[in-house]
Amino acid sequence: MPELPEVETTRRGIAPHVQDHNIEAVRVRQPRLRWPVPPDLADLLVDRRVQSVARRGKYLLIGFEHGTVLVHLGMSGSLRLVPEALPPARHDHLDLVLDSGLALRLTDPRRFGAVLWQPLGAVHELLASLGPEPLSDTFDAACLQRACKGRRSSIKQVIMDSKVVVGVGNIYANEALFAAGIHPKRAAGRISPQRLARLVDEIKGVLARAIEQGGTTLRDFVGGDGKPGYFSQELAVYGRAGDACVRCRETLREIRLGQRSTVFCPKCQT
DNA sequence: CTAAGGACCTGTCGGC
DNA sequence: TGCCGACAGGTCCTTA
Repeated sequence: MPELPEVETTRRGIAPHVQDHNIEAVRVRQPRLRWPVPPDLADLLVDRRVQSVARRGKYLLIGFEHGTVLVHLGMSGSLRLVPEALPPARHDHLDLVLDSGLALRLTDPRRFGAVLWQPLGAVHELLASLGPEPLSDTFDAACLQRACKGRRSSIKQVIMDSKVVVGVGNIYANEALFAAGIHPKRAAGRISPQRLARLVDEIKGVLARAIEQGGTTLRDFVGGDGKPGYFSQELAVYGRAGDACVRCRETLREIRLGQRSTVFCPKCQT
């Protein structure tokens, strides 16, 4: 998926076209996403006005007066604004038709994404136990130190755990660990507080820079306005196994951690 | 509680 | 050219 920067880029792209607009129709072509699309979604949304477009972790939150639509893009999802009458392609599963003649269209080949409804006053279970936002002040050195204390699993798996901090996916976990000089496999509980503090800074830095550049384009990702991101040009390790380390020219190595591809510099990361 | 592995689904790529 | 396995941005759920 889209990692957090991609989701934020999407949010910024779609917000001006969606906020303060009325939903005229909801067209669900494929309700079988990761969880079924609520069958009554049209009843809930038609003739209602979008009040806000926010984000929590990798969830997009489309706010109405009586509740919130949660959209997760899974591994391969994207949202775009299209002319309402544009014929849907194979994996275009859902449209929110707006009063402007545009439709917010969800495309998701792998269908790991989700569209859910959260009534006003309720907190959806999926959001209930999420950790802090990585770019907020709540996510600081003390916070990561607490999360790592006593944990034997690798630091990479800990920072990718959404209960610890949200929005750090595989690409940015690799990049942040490289930037911080920490070996991805190192046991989280055996890293000094100073190095964890550094890691917090690097996570924030990598994510902030990626958002500035509109995310990382891999394969089919496009932001809400259809423009690709450019952060892929800045990736130091992800997708570069076998290449030379940008810092010391050592050959970058690839291993598997939790079934995810993990690339690091054996010399710079310890 | 933690940790590890499977599950969901489709598309693409490399190797034979 | 065609087929087959491995792998891809996520993360919940089950099992140990």
